[in-house]
Amino acid sequence: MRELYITNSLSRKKELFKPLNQGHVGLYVCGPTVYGDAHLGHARPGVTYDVFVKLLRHLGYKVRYVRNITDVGHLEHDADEGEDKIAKKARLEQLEPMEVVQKCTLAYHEAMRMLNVAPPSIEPRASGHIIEQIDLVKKILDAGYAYESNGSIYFDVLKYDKDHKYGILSGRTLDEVKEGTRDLDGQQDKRASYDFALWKKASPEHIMRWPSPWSDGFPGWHLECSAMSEKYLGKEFDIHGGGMDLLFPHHECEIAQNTASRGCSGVKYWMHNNMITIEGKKMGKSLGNFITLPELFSGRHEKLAQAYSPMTVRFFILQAHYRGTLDFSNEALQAAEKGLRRIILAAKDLRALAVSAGVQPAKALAYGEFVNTTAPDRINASNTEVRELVEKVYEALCDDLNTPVALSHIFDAIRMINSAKDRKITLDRSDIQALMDLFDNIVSGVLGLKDEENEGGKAAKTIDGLMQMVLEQRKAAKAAKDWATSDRIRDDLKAIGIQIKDTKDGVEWTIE
RNA sequence: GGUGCUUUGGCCGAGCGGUUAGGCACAGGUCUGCAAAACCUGCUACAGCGGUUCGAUUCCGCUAGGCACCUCCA
Repeated sequence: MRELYITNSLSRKKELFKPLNQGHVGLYVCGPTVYGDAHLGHARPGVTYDVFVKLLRHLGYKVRYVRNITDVGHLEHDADEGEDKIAKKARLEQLEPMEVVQKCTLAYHEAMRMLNVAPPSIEPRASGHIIEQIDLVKKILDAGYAYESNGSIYFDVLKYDKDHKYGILSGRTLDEVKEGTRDLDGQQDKRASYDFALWKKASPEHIMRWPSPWSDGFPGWHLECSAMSEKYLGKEFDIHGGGMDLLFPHHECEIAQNTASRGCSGVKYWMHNNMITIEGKKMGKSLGNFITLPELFSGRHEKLAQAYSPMTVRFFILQAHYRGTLDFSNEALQAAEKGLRRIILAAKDLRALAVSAGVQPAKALAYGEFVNTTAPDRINASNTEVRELVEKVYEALCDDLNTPVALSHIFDAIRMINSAKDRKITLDRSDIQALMDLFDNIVSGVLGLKDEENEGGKAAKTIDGLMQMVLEQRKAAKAAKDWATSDRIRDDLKAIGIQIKDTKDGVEWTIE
C-alpha cells in the first residue's frame, strides 16, 4: 500500500501513517453540536475528513468512520455552569429539546449531502449513550481521578497531572493552564478551576436530565467522545480528527479521560483542521460575520454578492491546505467558481476524447509542425508525462492531504486535455485511459467534485432535446449566411444563461 | 497577561536552502463570419532589519502587523 503521511498534532510533525490493524483504519471525528443551522465552519471538517476517508478507501483501507452528534451536555459560556445549548434553543423556540436536535440534525445532513460529503459509518448521539458515559464516569472514579461534589463529578486534573501529565496535546503545562483559567462564580463545587465536569447535577429547571448513581443530571461535554469512540473503535484507535478550536480543552480532556479509564491515551494520530475566517477573523455569532450554509447556497446574506453552489464551496475548501486558515471573501469564492468550472468542463471534454480514443484525429499534425519553439515543454504530452502527473497527484494527497498541490497538478492535466481537444498535442489511448482514471478516481472519487448541472436528470434530457432543435435552426441560418438570425439565437440563449461555443467539431453549449 | 501560529505577486493560495506551484483577474497573440470558449505568451512575489551559508522567500534572532487558543465554537 502507498505510504501516507499525516501531521500528528501530538508531535506537530508529519508522520508516516501506520494503522494499528493492517489494512483497517478507525477514525473518529467530532461532529456538530446540533442547536442551530449548519454554517460555513461546519463545511470545513465535513469536506476535509470526507476527502480523507475517500482517499483512505481509494488506497485500499477499510475505514470505520465515526462522527458524533452532540445533542446534550454542551453548555454555553462556561463548560460547567452555562445553560445547555440545546435546552436554551428549545426554551427560546418552545420546542422539546429533541425537536431542536432532530431539526438541526436533518439540516446538517442536508447541507453535507449537498456538499457531496458522504455519511459516516456510524453517527452516534451523546443522548443515546448516557449509560456508556455513566459507566465511564464510574471507571474514572474507581481509578481515583475524579471526585464527587454536591451530586456532580469532576475530573481531578491535579492528581492526573502528577501521574500522567496533563497537556500533552496542547503543549501546555498545568501551571500555564492554571494561569489562563478564569475564576468564575459558581465554581465552589470544584477543587480547582481547571477541573472539568464529568457529570453535572441538574438544577430543578433543567429539562435534559437522566438518573445516575450521583444525581439526576447530565454528562459533561468531553465525556461523550471518550465513551463513544471506545464503544465503536476500541480502547485504542488510529485517528481522531476535529477542528483546531477543539484541541484545548476538549481533546486534551478526552486524552485525560481515556488515560484515566483505560490506561492509554486511546488515539495514535490527532488531526486538526483549521478555521474558515471571514475578513481575517474567525466566524462567530458575536462578530456578526456568521454565514450559514443555506444562506451561502442561496446568496441571501448581506455579505454575499451572489449565491455559491455547494461544489464551489467544496472546491474553495480544497484549494487550501486543511491545516491553514482559509479566508472567505466574495472574490475568493468567485475565483473558485470559475476554477471549478474549468475542471468540470475538462472532465466533459475528456469523456468526449475517450469516446474517440484510439482514433487519431484526422488533421493531426506531426509533433514539430505545430509546436511553438518558445513554448514550454509541458505541452508536449507523452505517456511518461501523463503518468508522472498522475503520480504527483497521488504524492500530494498522500503528503498530509495536500489538496491544493494535487489540484495544481490536476490543472496541468486539464491543460493537456484542452490542448488535445485543440489538437495541439495528441494523447494516445493509454494517456486518455490514465486521465480518465485520474478524473474518475481522484477528481470525482476522492475530491468529490461533481458536475452539479448534470444532476437534473429528466429535465436535463428535455433541455438537451430543446437545445438540439434550437441549434439546428441556428445551423440552418448559418448555412444560409443569415448571420442576423444565427447571432440573435446565440444572444437570446446567452440572455437566459446558455452559452454557445462554435468549435471545429460542431456546436457546444453550457448553462452558465 | 500566558501559549502557539502566521505575514508570499492585483486577489486567493501552495512550496522549498540554489530550478515556473496552481487558480482567478489583467494585457497581447492564435483560432473564428463576429463573439465566446480553448490554447500560447506576458505579469517572477515572498513584511522590515540583522545573522548563518558559496547561496535564503525557505534556517536563526530582533522589530512591526495579523490570527488562534486560554470561555461555547468546526
